Amino acid sequence: MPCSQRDVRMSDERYEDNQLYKIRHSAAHVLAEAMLERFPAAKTAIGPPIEDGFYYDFDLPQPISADDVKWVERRMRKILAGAHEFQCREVAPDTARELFRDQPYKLELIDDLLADDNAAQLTIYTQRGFTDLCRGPHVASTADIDPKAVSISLRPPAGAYWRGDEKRQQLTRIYGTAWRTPAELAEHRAQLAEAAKRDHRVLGEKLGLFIIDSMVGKGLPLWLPAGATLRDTLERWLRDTQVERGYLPIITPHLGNIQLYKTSGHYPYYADSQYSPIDVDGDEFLLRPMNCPHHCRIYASQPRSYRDLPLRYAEFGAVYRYEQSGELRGLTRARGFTVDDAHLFVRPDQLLDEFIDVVRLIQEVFGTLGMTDFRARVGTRDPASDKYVGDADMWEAATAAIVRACDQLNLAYHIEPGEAAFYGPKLDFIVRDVLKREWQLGTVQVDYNLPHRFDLDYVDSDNTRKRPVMIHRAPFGSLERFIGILIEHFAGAFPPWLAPLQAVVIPIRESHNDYALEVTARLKACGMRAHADTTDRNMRSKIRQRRAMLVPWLLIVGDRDVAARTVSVRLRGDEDVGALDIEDFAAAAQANIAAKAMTVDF
RNA sequence: GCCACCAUAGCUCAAUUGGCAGAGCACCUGUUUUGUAAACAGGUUGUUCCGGGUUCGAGUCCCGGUGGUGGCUCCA
Repeated sequence: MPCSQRDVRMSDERYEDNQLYKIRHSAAHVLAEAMLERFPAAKTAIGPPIEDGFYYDFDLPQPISADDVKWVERRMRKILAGAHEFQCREVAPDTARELFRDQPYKLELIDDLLADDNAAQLTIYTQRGFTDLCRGPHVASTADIDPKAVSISLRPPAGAYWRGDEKRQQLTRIYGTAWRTPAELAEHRAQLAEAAKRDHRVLGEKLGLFIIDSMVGKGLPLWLPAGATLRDTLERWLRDTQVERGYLPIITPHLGNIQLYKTSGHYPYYADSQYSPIDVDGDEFLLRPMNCPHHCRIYASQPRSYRDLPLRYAEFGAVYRYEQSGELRGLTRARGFTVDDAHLFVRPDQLLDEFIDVVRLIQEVFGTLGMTDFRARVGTRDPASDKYVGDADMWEAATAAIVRACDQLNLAYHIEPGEAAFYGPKLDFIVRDVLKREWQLGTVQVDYNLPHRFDLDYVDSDNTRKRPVMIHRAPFGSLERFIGILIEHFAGAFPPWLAPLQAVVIPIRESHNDYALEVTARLKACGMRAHADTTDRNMRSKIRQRRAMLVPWLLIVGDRDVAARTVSVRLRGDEDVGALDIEDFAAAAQANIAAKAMTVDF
């Protein structure tokens, strides 16, 4: 297997073999033990280790209170302070059923395990008086866990469905975290605090970027001037970059006749995420959940020659999808959002080159923004399944094109069979944010299905009609989600080229207002987003306020600056650069912006 | 949608066992004209999320709704 096909995550020690995994898994058992002391009638479900801790699901006789959590946490610490061995035992199914006769969830698990593995033996682990059905592994004894490195009060109790099925029993999930040392726990706490400070919903309000208004509706962000400026800057950048690469702009409406979606197959199969049809003079229209059908109709609007291809249609297309209200979250999960969409209609022989160019574009986008912590996932079809459309040769060719493209680009990726869309294989870019959550952003999908459903064709050199292949791609994924993540990525301190306001000129006295306006006009003339703060407040309070708004350059002007035609430059990082000639500053700032520099300098 | 928690001025928050709704910031007016993280004084600001109930009396207790937060499921 070529090196690039290795799953990058597999290069690390397997989590299951890790001491931390055993600590967390064992802590989950101790949690269950303490919970059963507090709630003897509780039924236990499952309690696995997760990325930064563990959880355990319980079916409780009554709601759990904050006091209960405190009690259980103290009890856990007390148990962990002792040296209680984790004893593993293999038991026959009947013995297991007898042991867990009062635990219906465990009995269900036993039946499923036996059905899946056909195993005659099950393993159980016992510490002190508590026994759990478990595959292990565990630490040898509770002495291996530092009670001061364990906490369950960091995250509030939450609801979770048994086996993730919303039709089944809702359980109470207690989250915990456990580390090797108290110092690691403290570091984890600090990271959570830092993540909370960066929350894009909080920064979005503080920086005046966007609001979500209850009268307008949940999940429908309103972009304020500063946020709209940021978004417009990103859009212009991507639009220009795309035009350089031969993309063609198109603009299509947010509604479409339901026939469009019946033809594409999105209706009724995507009905769960669509809004109800709108009656227009007896015809049904949908608020569009995706842009592809509109784009297909533009392709179909005239005869196409092989010479016309590839055709790359790009649009920042607003779409609307129904999301359950509990799932909405600021900009990262909205009901109305804008996809930086494009659909490339290509000949089969152009697929590889076009795919490579798309991936290069996405790499350029992420690289420019300094978002380097990402991985790529190739979703291929599950050969055992018949849910896919298109013949095997097409899939083979498309998958090979994606893999070849990744190899040629030296892109670290891993392959996940069964992750393809039903209409073709895809490549997703998954970015990690400061919370260490992974977000699927950019996506590239190869599609043989829509060209077929819309009966798209072109006349080839041999004068026969051929079917084009479609590439769907969106480097940002959606502008809303992407900007939400950017806000957290930069903690609101955007690089100057993205900053809604790049420079604020602060006059020391009212008599310097005219000069401040003159400096501002000079900066605006070279395309900068500059503002003169001539309000009737003193200089220090203006500095304080603009500093809080994370403005990259503060330009203080007083008598000395008026006389020497300079500005006294203070950088966002609080560095006082001193007086610079206006022209020198303007040239340096322009160069910083043109280079899309990640840092504020002069 | 479901489970839990929360909702007081534009913002951050206070208000003892149920007993006159407050502070800081912001905003307005006046004074001040300041060289790098909050000048001074005065003033305005409330359907305590909405609707009902209990009570002599509800921000506080109860019921219902709305909105938010953390999860579950899903996802750009």
